[in-house]
Amino acid sequence: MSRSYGQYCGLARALDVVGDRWNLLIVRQLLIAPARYRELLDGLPGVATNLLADRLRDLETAGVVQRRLAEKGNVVVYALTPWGAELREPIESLIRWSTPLMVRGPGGDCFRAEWLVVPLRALLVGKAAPRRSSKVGIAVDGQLVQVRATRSGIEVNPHDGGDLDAVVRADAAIVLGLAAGVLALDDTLGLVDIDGDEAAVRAIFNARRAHVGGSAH
Amino acid sequence: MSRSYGQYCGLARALDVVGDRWNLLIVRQLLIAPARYRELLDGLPGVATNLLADRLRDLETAGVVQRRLAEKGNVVVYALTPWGAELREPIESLIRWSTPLMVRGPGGDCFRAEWLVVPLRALLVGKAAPRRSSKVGIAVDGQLVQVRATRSGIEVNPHDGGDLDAVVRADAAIVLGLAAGVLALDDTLGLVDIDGDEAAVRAIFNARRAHVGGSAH
DNA sequence: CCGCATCCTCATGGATACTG
DNA sequence: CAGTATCCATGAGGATGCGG
Repeated sequence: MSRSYGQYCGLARALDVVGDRWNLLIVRQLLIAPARYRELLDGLPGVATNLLADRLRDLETAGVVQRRLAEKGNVVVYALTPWGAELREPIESLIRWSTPLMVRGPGGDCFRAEWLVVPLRALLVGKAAPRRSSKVGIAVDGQLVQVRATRSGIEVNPHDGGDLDAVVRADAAIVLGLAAGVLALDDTLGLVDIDGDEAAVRAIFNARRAHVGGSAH
Repeated sequence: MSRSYGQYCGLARALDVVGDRWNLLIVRQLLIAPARYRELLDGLPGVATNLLADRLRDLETAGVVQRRLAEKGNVVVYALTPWGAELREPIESLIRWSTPLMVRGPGGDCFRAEWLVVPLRALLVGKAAPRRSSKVGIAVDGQLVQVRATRSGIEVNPHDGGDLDAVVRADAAIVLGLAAGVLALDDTLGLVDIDGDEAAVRAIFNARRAHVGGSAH
């Protein structure tokens, strides 16, 4: 654990816990899904093995992460505690703030489709459920993320290997633009490739935000 | 600037900009109010002078901070750019997340009343304006923060030296509890000391959140 | 004084090799 | 596979210097 700021301030205390290098990215990975040590290493290109082990220990002591034994075998799986999962809000907030940094595209940075899970959840979850259930894959760089729409809502997860009603192939920026509603499917001819049930894809990207409150003012 | 994560991910890109040690705390200080170099040093106990200079340069290059020349004299004042000011949301989010870390009290950590400005704004701004205008001081550890209530809303700022209709003296945790509405003034006998217009104080802490949307569902 | 720049020391991070 | 151990590079923290 790095040096404390020693300030009685919410932000400083929060950063005492999650401010160290890699910490929030580890939380991002666990927000995507609970994972084993090796999966974390893969999802966090650039992290050193000793650092990952250190950080996981720190986060566990702090109460952000918990080691669990998976049902199958006695393998260790890392997951967020309920309090750790509440970091979803600050993280989504930072992701929204970073939009100007993302629009210029990947440049030389590496990319994993699973990283789309967090922003896609922020954009799609809470939207009105489509009439028909469907399971749509989003393929970026040959990697798959799945969006499952049921009567009870929309879920976004890494692909679990099951059958898909449709597969959309596009660049990361396009996918985010479609999910955010700043791009319409019909305006992306040639940039987006759809296999399978196109209606299911349209249902997801055209879903309106579920009506929760009344109209403003 | 420290090493980039090299990941095409909103969170990673955001942290490339504000993830370095001290960066978000500098933004916190500038969120409280634009400040001169020396004021930043005072508001960030523990920071080394060279680090502060380095970070200010980095943040300026990144477009988060801007150096400005104050009207009076040709003194340099640091302030947030519009994009930098949008960090208010992730920061408030982290402050909310840190609540479990704050309830145990200051311990050995140092404290400055001005640090209350950001959380108090999050809790009070947007609340319904009281009928009468007033300017109330909140004194913690002998340092003053002011809350100004007008017809157009509630403002929270470091004390500007002007006259106050009332002064509330209490511990930081109590102040936050009152503002959050988890403590009622009447339940804090002996913990809170009010001088002056007590009604003005009650008006602020009892203000209900302004009605914006309709009822849920 | 204010606003930094320099210098020095030690803690932290990063890369890789290695072990149960 | 799931980490430790090791070594080197970098960054943080503290003191001090220095021009305006």
